[in-house]
Amino acid sequence: MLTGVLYALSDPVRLSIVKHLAEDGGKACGTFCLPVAKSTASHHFRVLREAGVIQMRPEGTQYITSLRREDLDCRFPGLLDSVLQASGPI
Amino acid sequence: MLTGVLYALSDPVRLSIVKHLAEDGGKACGTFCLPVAKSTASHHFRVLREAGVIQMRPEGTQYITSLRREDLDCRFPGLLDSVLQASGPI
DNA sequence: ACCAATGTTCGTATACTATCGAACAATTGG
DNA sequence: CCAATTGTTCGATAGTATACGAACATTGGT
Repeated sequence: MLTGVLYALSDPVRLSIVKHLAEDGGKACGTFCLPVAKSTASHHFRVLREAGVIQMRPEGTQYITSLRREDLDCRFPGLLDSVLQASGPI
Repeated sequence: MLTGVLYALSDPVRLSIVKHLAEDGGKACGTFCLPVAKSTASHHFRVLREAGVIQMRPEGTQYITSLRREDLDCRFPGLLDSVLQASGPI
């Protein structure tokens, strides 16, 4: 759902996650240096995942997180790019 | 703020308002046939206005509402267009 | 087997959002 | 001046979001 994606991207913490992923590709959850507790971070990752913005695959004790760029570009062409461009550098 | 715009657009009622405005240009608040009470509609118009998505100018007893397309396209190039395209027809 | 590392889940507290109806303000028209 | 129209504001309420710490599960290494 479009509104779900927009909502997921409307939180500063989650937008920061997406920006880092757009820059760096796949990363483990713990490598984001987020200004919240890890339980809160886990919540934000879930919101992004359930909105279809990211995917997470387990690898050892950690989860490698990555953007679902192709899916997003297919469902909502240009949206992610414009958001990333508008959000500026990290 | 980008997150403010994304948040404003993440509500179905508000997105519907924006879609109608993109289609029809300036309209009075009462002409949107929204599925909420007018006090609630007024709240949604305010959220959109404060996020910089729309502008409202008084004209008689009503407010003519319109998209701030140029401002948005300048601040967040491509964003509104991709959202409108992704949101489909009214 | 045990311990450390990584996230998730749970319970909870706080804050914000969407919603409504009622009351109010401003303007237009009779 | 009075009434109708249009939208805002206020107060209340129910639901949802964000945040945290504590406890738990899973995996990998010692």
